[in-house]
Parts: sequence; structure tokens; C-alpha cells
Amino acid sequence: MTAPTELHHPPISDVAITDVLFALSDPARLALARQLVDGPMDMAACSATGGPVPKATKSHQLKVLREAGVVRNVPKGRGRLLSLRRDELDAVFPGLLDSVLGTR
Amino acid sequence: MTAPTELHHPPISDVAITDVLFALSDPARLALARQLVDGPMDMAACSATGGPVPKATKSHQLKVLREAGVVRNVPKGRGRLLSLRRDELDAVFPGLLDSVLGTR
DNA sequence: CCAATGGTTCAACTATTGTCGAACCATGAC
DNA sequence: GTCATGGTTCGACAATAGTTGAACCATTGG
Repeated sequence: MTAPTELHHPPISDVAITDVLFALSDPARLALARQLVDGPMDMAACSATGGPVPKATKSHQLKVLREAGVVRNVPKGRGRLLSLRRDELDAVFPGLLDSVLGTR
Repeated sequence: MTAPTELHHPPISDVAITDVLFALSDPARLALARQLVDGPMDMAACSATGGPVPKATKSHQLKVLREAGVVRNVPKGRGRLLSLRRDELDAVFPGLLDSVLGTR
């Protein structure tokens, strides 16, 4: 098995719109995604709810977003850098992120 | 209790975007919603998967869509008429239905 | 009225998701 | 190397969601 420092990201062509919708259908996950609209962010810097969330929980929430093709999660220093897969998603599901992440 | 012939539809202001996303995050429910984009449809006429679905299952799937504010379900003759709550949803979540229901 | 059609609801069950402690892994600082 | 920091993974459990038969309800047609 490969070093788990590089996590798996599905090719965007393997991502179904239902996967994306499901990933964003949870308030905590949606909140995480919205923190990335203005650009990449250190994982340590973004918070799911504002309150304290166990790191296992946060890691799991981001895993769902990652496996749904919504976010990218790459090593950076001793932490990780998160980013939206904006361009790719816009190409396949035009307007989706705009409407979902833009609406309050 | 009131006659269950009139089902409950949440005011659109009570509908969270996460409710809508969740309702549409299931392939069968998404397929149902997509059959309504061109206008209202008799419930008996729309099929969830193409294959045979027990009526209890179909009723349940539509209940999720209804309670998420996505579809309206009113009595019509001895059956029911389904429709998207297009205008209301467009007002609150602009572009959402366009991008979700429009994309293949 | 009665029967057929179309649908909802209930209840019981299965299956999927979510949560989080504990153990483990990688990197950077020293 | 060692320690601290930041994160993933595993495993067990809790909670939520999905499926479906059976019972029931409403409407239309005869």
C-alpha cells in the first residue's frame, strides 16, 4: 500500500452529481466547503462548526467531501492544504457551486 | 387529525438548502424531480427507476422531496398531481434547480 | 351501493452514516 | 534522534435513512 500521506481523489469524470449533492447536504460539511470559496486554506485553520470538533470527526467530514470530488487535500508542511476543485466541478456541473456555496 | 388527503408542504422560508441538497442527492429522487422540469405530472405517470417500485417506496421517496420543499403533491381525481416548486425555490436558491436538474 | 384504482401510513426490519477515543503516522523544530 | 504538532485510520457504537408488506383511505365508475 502506498504512503497514506497522499490521499485518494476521484477523477472528476467519476464523480456523480448525487455524490456532490450528498456531500454538501450536511450543514457542517457545507460550512467547511464555504470556507474554501475564497481560496485554499490550511486544514488547521478551518473549523467545521465554530465549536470544538474532535479531529477524527473533522477528518471524516473532509473525507466525505474529498471522496465526492468537492475538495482537494494535499500535504503541506506538517499539516494539509484544502482547496475546492472549482474549475473541474464548474466544467462538469456548471453553476452548481455558484448556487450552492453562494446562497446564504 | 385532519384528512390526510391534503399533505403538508413546508413554507419555503423553512426550507434549508441542505434539505434540498439531501433530497436531490439520491438517484431515484433526482430522477423523479427531473421528470417534473417540463411541468406538472400525474404521480401515476412518473416512475422512479423505470423498473417496478413498490408503491410504498415511491410514496416515501416523494415524501422526502415534498418535505424538503422540492415538490408539491396535491389531490387530483383519484390520484395526485406532482409539480416542482420552481418559482419559490428559484427565489430562495437562485440557479440551484437549473444547475442540478439541467445537468446530465 | 360496491368494486377497482391510486396513494398514504404504519411497523418492522435492514442498511447506511455519523461520532469519537485510541492508536498510529509524517513532518518540522531542536 | 526526540519531541510536539497536525492528521489519518480503525473499531465500536449511536443515530439516521431506506425498503416494503399490510392495512387503510378517497375518488371514480358502474
